[in-house]
Parts: sequence; C-alpha cells; structure tokens
Amino acid sequence: MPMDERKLAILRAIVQDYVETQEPVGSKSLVERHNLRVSSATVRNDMAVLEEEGYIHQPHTSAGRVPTDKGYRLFVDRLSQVKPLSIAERRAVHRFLDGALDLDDVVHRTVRLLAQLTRQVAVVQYPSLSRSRVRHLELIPLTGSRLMLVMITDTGRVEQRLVELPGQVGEDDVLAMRRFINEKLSGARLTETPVLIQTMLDEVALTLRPAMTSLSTVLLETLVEHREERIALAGTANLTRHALDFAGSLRPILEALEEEVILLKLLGEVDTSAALHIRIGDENEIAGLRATSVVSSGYGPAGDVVGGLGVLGPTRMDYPGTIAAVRAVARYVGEVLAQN
Amino acid sequence: MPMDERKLAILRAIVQDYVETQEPVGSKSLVERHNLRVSSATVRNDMAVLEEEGYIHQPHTSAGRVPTDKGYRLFVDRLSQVKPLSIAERRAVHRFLDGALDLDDVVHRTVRLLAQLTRQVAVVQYPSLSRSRVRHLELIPLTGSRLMLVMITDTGRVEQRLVELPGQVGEDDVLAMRRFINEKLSGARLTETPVLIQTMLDEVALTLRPAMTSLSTVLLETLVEHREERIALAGTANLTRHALDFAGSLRPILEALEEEVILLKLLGEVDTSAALHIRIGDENEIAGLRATSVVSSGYGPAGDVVGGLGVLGPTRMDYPGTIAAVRAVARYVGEVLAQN
DNA sequence: ACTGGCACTCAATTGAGCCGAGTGCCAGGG
DNA sequence: CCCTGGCACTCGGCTCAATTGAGTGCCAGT
Repeated sequence: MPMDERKLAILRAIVQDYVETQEPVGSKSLVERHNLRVSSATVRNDMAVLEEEGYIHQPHTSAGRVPTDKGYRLFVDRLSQVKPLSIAERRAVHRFLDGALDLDDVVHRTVRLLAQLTRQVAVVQYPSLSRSRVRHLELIPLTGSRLMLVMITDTGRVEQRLVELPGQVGEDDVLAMRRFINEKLSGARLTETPVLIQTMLDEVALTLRPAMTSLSTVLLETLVEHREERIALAGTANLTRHALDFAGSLRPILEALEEEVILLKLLGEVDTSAALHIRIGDENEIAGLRATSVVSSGYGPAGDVVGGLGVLGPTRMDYPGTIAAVRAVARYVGEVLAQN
Repeated sequence: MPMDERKLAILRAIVQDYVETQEPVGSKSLVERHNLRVSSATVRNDMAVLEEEGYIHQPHTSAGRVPTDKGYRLFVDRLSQVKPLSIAERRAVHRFLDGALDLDDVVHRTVRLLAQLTRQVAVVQYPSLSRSRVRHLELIPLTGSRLMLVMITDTGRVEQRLVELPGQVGEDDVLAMRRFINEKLSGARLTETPVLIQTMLDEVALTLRPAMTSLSTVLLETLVEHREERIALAGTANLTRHALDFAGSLRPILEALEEEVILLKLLGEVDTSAALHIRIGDENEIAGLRATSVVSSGYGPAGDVVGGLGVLGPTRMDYPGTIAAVRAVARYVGEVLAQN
C-alpha cells in the first residue's frame, strides 16, 4: 500500500519534535509547530493509523506519541535529508585534522572531533592491518636469541612483536633475514602474507630455517589473533547528557564500550564499500545497546576502506546532523591518510 | 589533645558501617553491630564531639552520621589496617599477569585486573619514557628524505616518530647515523639525552650534520612534549555501581577521565619513592573529582619507579581492600617488568 | 474527507498526615 | 567524673487522596 503523503509528513514532524523536546508529542502541538494545514483531529486519526502500522507508539493512554525503532528507520530511509555541516563545523574538521603528526595523532584527533561535532560517543578503528600493505619490516636484535620485529604499514601503523628464537643467531644472519623478508613481503597486502610466508619458508637457507619459523609464527599470529585491531574512544561523558533516555542506567552501555570486541562488531558492517551504515535500536544485536543507535562508516585513502569509524547515541538522536558529521569526517580522514 | 581511644573506635565503626551500607549510621545500630561496651547515649555524646571536631557530619537533623573527608583521612592514616588479599585474589593477580606477551599486553591486563579486583575505575600509566633507558634506536628509510625513528626502551616501550630530513640521504649515511646514535645513546637514561645529543651534534661528521639536527629535534620533542605519556583506563562501568554517591551525575567524572592530562596529574604525585598515595575528596585539586578518592602507587622493576597506577572511586570506598589491591598489583607488575 | 466538540483516561503534581530513625539533653547512679 | 536510661523533639520519606491538564477516541455535522 502506498503510504500517503500526509501521514509521512506527520511521522517526520513527530520524529523532529521528539528529537528536539525529548517528550512525547501530541496532535495539538504538532499542528501548531508545523504547517500541516489540517486540524488536530485529522492528525489524530492519522496517528492512530501510524500506530497501528507500528511506526509510533503511545507510552500510555493520554500521552503523546513517540517514534518506534521502525519509525526512525522509515525516517532515515525516506524522510530525512542530510543536513550539511555549518561552515564553522567544516572549518573545525579541517583545522583539527590538518595539524596531525602521525597516525596515532590522526586517530586521536578524529575521535575527539567526531565526539565534539555530534555530542555523542565516538569510536574510531585504527587502520586495520588486514587491509593494509607491508611497507617495511625491521628486525632488531635484543639479546642473542630474542628479536624485536617491527612492521610498518602503508597506512602508517607500526606494530612490534617480541620474537623468541629457538637458538642464538648472529648479526649477519639477522641482516640476511631482514633483507630476505623485506624482499618477499614488502608491498604485499597483509592478507596475502600467509601464502607468501609459506613459500618463504621453502626457499630460505637451511641454517636460517628454525629462526624463520619462529618469525613467521609471530607474523601469522599478529594477523590471526585480532589483537591487531585497535580502537579509540571518546565522548563517553556525552552519555550523561541523555541520562533520562537510557532507562535505568548506562551501566550496560559503558560495559559494552569497554569491550573492544563489541566495538569492532559495531563498526563491523563496514565492508569494502565505504557506505554509511545505520543501526537503530533493536537492530543492534548486542544486548546492552538495544536503546542506542549507531551511525558508522568506512574510511580510507581514495575510496579504499582501511577501517571504520562511527558514533553511538540514543535512538532518539539527530540523524541528519549525525550522518552529515560522520560522513564528512570519514571523507576527510581518508584524504589526510592519502597525503601520507 | 590526645584523641581518646573510644572516640577513635567509634569513628572507625562509623566508617566501616557507612562504607558497607551506604546509609548514615546512627548511634543505636552502632552499638548493636560492634562490641562497643557502652550505651547508645554515650556513643551519641562522643559523636557530638566528633562532629564538632569535623570528622563526621549529619546530613540533616534526625539523620545518622556520615564521615567527612577529614574523617576518612584519619581512618586511613591511623585506624585501618591493610587487609591482605584473599588467596583467590592473589592467584588471580598471578594468573592474569603471567600470561602477558609484551608491554601493551601487560598494561592492558594490569588495568583490567585492577578494575576487577577493586570494582572501581583503574588507571595505569605506561612506563614513562623519561624514567627509562634507551635500549636501541633504529632508523628506517621510508623515502629519500623521510625516516622513521623507532626507539626501544628497557621497559619494553616502542615509540616511533616520523622524521622529515632537510635533504636526500643515502643508505650508507643512514647506517652511519644509526651506528653513531646507538653508540652515543644506548643505555642512557632518557633524561640525560638532551646533554648527550648536544655533544653528539658537535662530534658528528659535517655532511651528516643537517640530517642529525632534524633527528635530534624530533628526539627532544618526544621527551619534552608529554605526548610521550600514555595511559590505559578500565572499569568506568563501575562508576554506575555507586550512581547514588555521585550527587547529580557522573558527567564531570567521565569528563575528567577523558583528559589524559588530568589522569596523569592524578598519578602525578608518584615520585621516585614507590609509596602509596591516597587523595580523599577535597584533596583532589581537580574540580570534577571532589567527590572521589584516588589510591595510587608507583611501580617498576626492582624498586625503580617507571610509572604510576591507581584506582578512582567514591570517597566512600573500601580503603583497606583497595589499598591492598593497588599495592599488590603494583608490586607484581614490577616483578613482571623486571623479568623482561 | 475533514473538522469541532465532548467525554474520558491517566501520569504527574501537590499537600496533608503519619511514621520512625535518630538526635539532644537531663537527671540519676556507680 | 563519667556513663546510662529516659523523654521530648526533629524532620526526611512514605502513603494516600485530590487535583490538574495534556492528550486521546469517537461521533455528528459540514
């Protein structure tokens, strides 16, 4: 059935008013605040239908209406238009990110910026190793049988791991291995490395094989174990702004935010497309986050996606504004990364 | 005036009961729960005096008494004895920390452990660069005029910085510089490096001088700028456990926890002595934390202090238990670091 | 198909009244 | 001199009932 225009307009108005006032909105105030050109009684009739269809909901008889998750969903899909950032905001984005020194700094600044713009909790994933390429590998001898393996990726990440070798290894051997693995792995996508490492092991000189085996193990672990993923968080204080929304307490939310695995899942839908994802209320599988919405996006240099970032807030959030902010920041971070 | 025994016992009892029940404690329940061997009337008289002296406080007429910050202070200084960790807890500490792989892992595990043991917010500072020694410096050429400087300290920290050189530098030159700076700086405390760098610049071959100058600048900045300090946080969800304590909202607390500078200040009193520090309520200079107490300690291998860690909670906290946990964890982290 | 009007519902607010934990003080006893 | 038992008093918090008012649903009229 083609949803009729007026009812859509009413839903839109309800969402807007509710987001602004945080209070159930009634038919009368609706007609007053918007140019609906019909009487409140008519609005009431339409609202009754909208409720039946599950888009809005009445907390109790004799209260106004509140959008349901389904209502918000319709709103973001069909009723809202992205509202562009203000000039001041746009300028803030540039000023904030242009001063960044290295990757750590970029990520930190980004997450703060996002939290500030949206006045919500912001999450930024470091460029994922699995989506990066090896730029350089360095072996640093610590003691005779201990190396530090330092890996630098094209996204600027630097990872280090301790490698325990099965026996003593001389300086020349270290140099040889260093040259060897750089030859083999430089420029490779990290996802390709497992195969490459296999062939590497076959080719390497026999004397170096034991040491190389330890080394490869560490390298592989780095990729497999999701310890590789890092995440930055900011703006948790913003949760208190909506204390009332989060029925009861924000305990479960804070708990969820402490679990890296959960955060990764939140940004997880970010696949190769850099499209914006929105998960509203129930659409979040994570228990504690049923009352929140997540707006996330992939980012990366020149259309390439190397990680995700996003924002978390109450379902009752300013979607158009948040979407605009997330999109703008994601795009600009991509540009900044491309410059390095 | 020598504070009389009984009054002290009463204060101790008040603190204990209040911490446990979270409710103002009255004279009658006090005599019932503790072996005070006097009547409630006597207790009342003593309480009146304690109140006059500022150790306890009555939220309103006809309510029980609540310890003041001054009361807690007396309690921790003279009235409490550290309560040793349970065997299970002790075991948890060992199990938790023994599995750690590298420094990042140690710090992460530590902060989680601390949060879990104390059921409070835990803060751990990474080993401070300024208190560490250089173990190795590595120069990795990225492009002709760009180097990555990687510094490894004896505490296991690995810091990397991008260095922009004034001109192209050949591979041999890089090797030469690498050898040179390692000779000069390996083993040096980072606090000594400014002087060493000066002499280095005087001694280095003329052709390398411009490049070395850039390098030194970056090295010095790393130390000066306090960007060097890193911090890990865990257990913020525990704040909600005491939601009622934090009059109004925990907004200011969450805000404070987001500022690294503030966190560093919290652990800041940690000087060369590894002593335990306790700041109660008002004793915190930071505005938002007037209702919280901080228990912190230095840690490091073999009596050496390389960083701070601590716990933040409501002034009404279990001091003996918290102190024990912080002390135990600090000591054990020190041991773990010593092993590497 | 829309509007005006009316009866109805129910959360939230207000205020009175009671309850009881807790105090302060005082007179009496070891 | 210090402690105790007793008594009057205070006042926050709870309960209960009454009131208010925003908002609805429905129906008859245009």
